[in-house]
Amino acid sequence: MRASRFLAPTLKEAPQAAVVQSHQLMLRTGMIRQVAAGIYNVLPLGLRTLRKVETIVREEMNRAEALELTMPVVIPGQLWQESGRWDYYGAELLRFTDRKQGDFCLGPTHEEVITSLAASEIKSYRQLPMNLYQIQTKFRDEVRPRFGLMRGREFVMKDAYSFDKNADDAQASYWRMHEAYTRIFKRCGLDFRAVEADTGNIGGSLSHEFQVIADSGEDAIAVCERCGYAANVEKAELRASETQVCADVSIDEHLTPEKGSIESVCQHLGIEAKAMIKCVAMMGDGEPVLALVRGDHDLSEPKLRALLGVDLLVPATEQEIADRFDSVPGFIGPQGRPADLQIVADHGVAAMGHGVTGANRKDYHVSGLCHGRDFDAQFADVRQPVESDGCGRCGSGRFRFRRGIEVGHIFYLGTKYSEAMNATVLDENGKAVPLEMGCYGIGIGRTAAAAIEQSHDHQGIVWPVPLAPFEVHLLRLGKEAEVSERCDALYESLLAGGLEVLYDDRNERPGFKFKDAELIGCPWRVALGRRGLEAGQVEVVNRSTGERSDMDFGDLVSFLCGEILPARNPLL
RNA sequence: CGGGGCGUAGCGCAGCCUGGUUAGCGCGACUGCUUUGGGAGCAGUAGGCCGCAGGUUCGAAUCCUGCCGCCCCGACCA
Repeated sequence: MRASRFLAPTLKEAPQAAVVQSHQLMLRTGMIRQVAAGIYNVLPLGLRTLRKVETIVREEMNRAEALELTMPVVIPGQLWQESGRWDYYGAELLRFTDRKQGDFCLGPTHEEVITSLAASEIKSYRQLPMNLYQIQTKFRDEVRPRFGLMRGREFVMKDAYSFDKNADDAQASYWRMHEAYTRIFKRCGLDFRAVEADTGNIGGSLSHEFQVIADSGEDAIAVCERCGYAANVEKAELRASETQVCADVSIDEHLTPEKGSIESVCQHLGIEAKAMIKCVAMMGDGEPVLALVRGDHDLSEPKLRALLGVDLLVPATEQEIADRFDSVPGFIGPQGRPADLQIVADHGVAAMGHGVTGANRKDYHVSGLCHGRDFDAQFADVRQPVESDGCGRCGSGRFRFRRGIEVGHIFYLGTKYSEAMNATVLDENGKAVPLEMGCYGIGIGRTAAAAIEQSHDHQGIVWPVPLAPFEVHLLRLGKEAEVSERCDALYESLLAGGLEVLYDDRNERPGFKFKDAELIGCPWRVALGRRGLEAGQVEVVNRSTGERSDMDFGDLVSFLCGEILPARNPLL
């Protein structure tokens, strides 16, 4: 591509709206331009990289024998009402009506559509296993879009759905996708981890996130330094600490006026947060649950939700705390609660001999409260880990925290959707059984953004070959006829060698072109001006290593082909 | 949704507090000449409903009210 005919409007300065490097660099290189919050134009340079990601994804999905199709962006509300998610999904689902006042939404994910399709087209176990996928635009009316393509409202996603006749086969399909994802992100040249994850409100029981390691990542992941167990912090299993028997202390009531927070109570009573029992009032599918964690710990709502087996877990309102918990916000305690109130306590509470907690009346706390003696609870792992907590998987290692960007997420769903939408097949005995499903997503734009987060320097992007919008950036320095002719010839020969070349034939000064080249970050830069022409050599620079060399014109194509072609797919 | 910040030329900003000529600056764009191995120089040109609407005032970018948009922190999130 000749730069003089290309559209890559580079910016010397980054727009202030962009705070993370990938967003800034995508704007500065002219890959994207914002249209509205979380909605972007993808310009030619950006599209080339997105297409590279898509191609890798497509090749690996096809390799895993998944079948590509496309589903609509606009989905009838009726499908979502069938699955029950029309009422559950919340404001993220952008709804509207057509001219006949029919309900529609923009697809944020496609379980409903694919399940409906499967229900009508997959009839027999003989057709299974089957995996269907699409690469297509999604829309989620995110509460807070940010960071450019990292977290847009409109974004391109690869979503795949597997169908099997039983749970064993479905899990085999799941692990096959796990392998495909591993190959995909390796081919993208990313430093990533597959971590165990919460399944959230999509349902199911087995799930991994593919997290690209980056300090700017929005997710926290815990990695055991001994056994390698890696999980999203909201899910990371903790080693249970030793249970302490009740200390021989009496219960005392303390006046704590207006001290409704852990911090203020500690200050008032002169104790440490870890001497307190934090009581969190939650409503799980409409039923009250009191969750207890040590004062300096935080409740993990996903862990609690999984433990309770509920779909919707939300903090109780003040009214609910009064009616269902018979207590007062800020002064809740587990002692003497209504008999039908479920109480779940973290193992960390079991490890306390006694603790300070709310007195269930305004402005009072109690001290010396012991589990077993003063209240009963179901003990479980329901808190968020903190750095250097004990790993619950190997029992001996400690957790280290890393930041990650979630570029892929895979779920084993079971029959949640197939049962809701009556998607069944006939098994070997002629009996109708619900399809066992899995779903598997990859954020295409987010993957490109993650690659930039992970590979850039103060001058610009440093693209790995597989994702680079162009592999070679050829710079013509000067516009003398001889230089132009030689550069044109080099350009043609690089193209003939099968390489993807951005040829900067613009009438700009050398410094300008160098800066643009470093910003855009193609893996190889080739520069030729009068100086090189007279020496009969071109300058070749590796963007990643900074290594530069001068080589004879005749050696250029074979050298670059030797470097680039094998790098296109590191798994071959 | 809660808290905060910002909307002035394509981008980055000043001016606003303390109302008053023709609203500036840097970068960018366009034209010409010079320059050509690290974001050039000179000369010239174009480009603004100062986010929108209402109000106060003789007079509003500036003060007041409402709305819209964007960004940040938090909550939220297959």
